[in-house]
Amino acid sequence: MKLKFIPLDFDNIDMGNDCFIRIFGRTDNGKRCCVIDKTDSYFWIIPKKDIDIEKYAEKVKKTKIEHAGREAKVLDVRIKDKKYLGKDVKALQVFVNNPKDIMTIKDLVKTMPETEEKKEIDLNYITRYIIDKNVKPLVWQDCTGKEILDTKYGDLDVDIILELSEIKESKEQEDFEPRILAFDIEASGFEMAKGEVLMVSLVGKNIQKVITCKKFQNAPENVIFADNEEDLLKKFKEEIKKYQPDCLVGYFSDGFDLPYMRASCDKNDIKLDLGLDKSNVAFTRGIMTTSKITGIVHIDLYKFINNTIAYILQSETLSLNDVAKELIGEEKLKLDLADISKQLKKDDSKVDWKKYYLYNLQDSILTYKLALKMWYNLSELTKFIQEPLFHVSRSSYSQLVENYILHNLKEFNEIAPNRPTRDKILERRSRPKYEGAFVFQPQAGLYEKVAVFDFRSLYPSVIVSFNLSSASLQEEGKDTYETPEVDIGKNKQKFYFGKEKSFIPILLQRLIETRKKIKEEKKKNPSPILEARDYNLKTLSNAAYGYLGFFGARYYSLESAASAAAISRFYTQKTIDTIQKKGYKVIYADTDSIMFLLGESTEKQALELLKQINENLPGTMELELEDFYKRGIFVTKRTGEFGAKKKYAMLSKNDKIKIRGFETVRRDWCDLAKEVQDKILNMILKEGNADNALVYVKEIIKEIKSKKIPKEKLIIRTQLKKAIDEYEAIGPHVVIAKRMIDRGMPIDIGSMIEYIVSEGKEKDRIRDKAKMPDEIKEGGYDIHYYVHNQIMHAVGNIFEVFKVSLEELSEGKKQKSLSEF
DNA sequence: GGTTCATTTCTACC
DNA sequence: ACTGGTAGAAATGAACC
Repeated sequence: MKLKFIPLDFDNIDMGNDCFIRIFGRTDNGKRCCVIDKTDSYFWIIPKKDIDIEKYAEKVKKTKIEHAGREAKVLDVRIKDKKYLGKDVKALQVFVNNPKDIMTIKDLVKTMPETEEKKEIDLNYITRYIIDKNVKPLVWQDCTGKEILDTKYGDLDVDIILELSEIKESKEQEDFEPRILAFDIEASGFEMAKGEVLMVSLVGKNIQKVITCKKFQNAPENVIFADNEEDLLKKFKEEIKKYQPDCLVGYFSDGFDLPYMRASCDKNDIKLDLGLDKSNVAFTRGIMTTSKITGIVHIDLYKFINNTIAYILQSETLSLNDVAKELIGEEKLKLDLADISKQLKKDDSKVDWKKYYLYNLQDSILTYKLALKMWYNLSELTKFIQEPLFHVSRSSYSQLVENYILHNLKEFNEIAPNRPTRDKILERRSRPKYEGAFVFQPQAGLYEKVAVFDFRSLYPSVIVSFNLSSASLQEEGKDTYETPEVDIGKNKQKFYFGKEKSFIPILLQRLIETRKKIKEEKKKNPSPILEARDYNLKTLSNAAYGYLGFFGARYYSLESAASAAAISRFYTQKTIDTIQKKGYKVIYADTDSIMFLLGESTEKQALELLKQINENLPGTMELELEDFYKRGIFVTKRTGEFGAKKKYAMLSKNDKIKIRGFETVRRDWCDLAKEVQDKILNMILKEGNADNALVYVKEIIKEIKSKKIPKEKLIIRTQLKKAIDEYEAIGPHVVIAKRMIDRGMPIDIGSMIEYIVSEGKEKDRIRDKAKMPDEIKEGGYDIHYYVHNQIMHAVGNIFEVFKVSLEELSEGKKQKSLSEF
């Protein structure tokens, strides 16, 4: 029979001697299908030089061993002309029955004297399948095969099972709208198996339901009452079965919702068999748990957002509330969970269950809307990287870059390097750092008419233009690019890269060119898909440089990363020179951007200079106009007389303010200090002087001293970056975190710790005065700390630019110094 | 017992 | 441990007098 379908989830099943791939997907008429296929299992051997390769191949072919109750053996060995890191090699392709045999066979082969290296031993079988059979996730496929009606490949809850004979990409690639179901649970405690699942909400396109075992009056239709926890879990399974989602989406569900439900199922002696093959939800425990459901793609949106878009978000935390607020403009319902937790322990009839269920439902609504919002980012990324959706939604940028390379090696006839071993990683991590970007030493001051140029995708363009990668690194010679002096640790040396384009720079260049096309298309026909593609390609190309210097990378190349930085420094400084020689005053530069004063020159003249600079830049390197600004302000460092780097504010021609590095944009300062700083930066940049700003700050200081500031504005938030007992220096947030843990609150690595500095003895350390916000009354804050350590520090060196000293800020009493506060 | 300085820690910039 | 280096700054903690 013929079938057109879209692959959503992949897994492999071990049938003793054989291993099959099961592709779960949706057909073009909306049916659930499972397509069965297999592909060769193999790895590569690169033999030592000057051996009899035919003989060696024969020897490898005879390898077999009894292992785990069956025979692992080599099926076939083929001698092939391949490339490894750009160099020609004659390699042995060693075929085995079952991917799990690769590990045992390669250990046997390792001991043979002819063996130099063994490669692609750690390539996932599903990745192998996708590459070799060219079956891409989320890309419509036309296939033919035999329909299977029995349970040979598992007791599958799908409409069609097909044993594949032929498959190829469909010509028609219509848009695919997945059946997304969002879910969220509420439980009586954070500890698994101890607490109880109280309710679970489910939200999809035409469904909004809550299942709960806590009964209440006047419940609307979408509330399903369960008799107890066991019944609740069973009803949850029924709903999933009925709805048939392609994707089950949660927020932090890898680490909480699914493991919690599974623990509750275990406790009640039932299975959480959501899998289409009736399998239990399965966990892989590492640093972070992942929860997999066979055939249904479980997506933990928190992970995806954290990995791929967190850094463009303004939110101070990645909590569902903050992220939803920023991305879809909606928030969680307000509910005092600590209070409910108390009531639950005493008398749960006092709990307002009606309110609680609405809260639970809202969480799923937010998760569902976020999933829709993120869908194109996720699906386009999946199509581009070509790894399964489940995997891509959990991948870090280094993994994405690596998989992009791995899935495109075929055309270069390249064998992939292995993942670095533990020892190798240790060795790489102990290497000295190399010198990175150049940052220009600014001078504090208020500047007028500022022009900003920046290099378009500087690092990627340098990697492409100078062909940087481990495969092209070579000795000095003809047809090589010579780098400037590269500083690694205490060593300074030049490196040489061959001019014949190597595969990593080629792939990177392709990525940049694809993005260029998408940007043009986007201009003509803006759409969320193009927006997502543009974003994905931009972030991927930016991550490529970091990947080269990442200790866990298969294509690790410290020399290439260090060279990219050195070349970038060289051209940024050279460009600064050129601009200065034209008579402009350069005021600042950081990595790929240069700021200078227009002075008496016109914008047009600056643009002419830009054109002239571009004519002399090598390869694909290009300098662009970032913008012209009316004003900009730089301040001094707290220590020393120099201007602070990475700290400035600019006023654009349409009166928009861009603030970098200042406390305003840092989450570890209290709202009051941030607000005040933001306001005075606005006043100063728009008015060109500090007169009104000074009046304003004095007013605020008066308010602090009269204890009029509400405590919410004084909360300082700091994230816990490591386990509580690993801290050497016990800062305020560590003390508070300890106290919270003592009180049974769920505090862990990554938790945001909130505290207020309260009144205390003068000589007390900050950490002794730090209190949890609900531990102190309104006005119980430390006046001296908030005036001096927060407000003054946030505004002091801004006023210094106008020669207003800190003393003058103290309510007009000029003779009184600040230290007397 | 108080001052000074190095270290630890967090967060931002690009 | 899950892309890189550069930089500012607060607060602690040890060294110092």
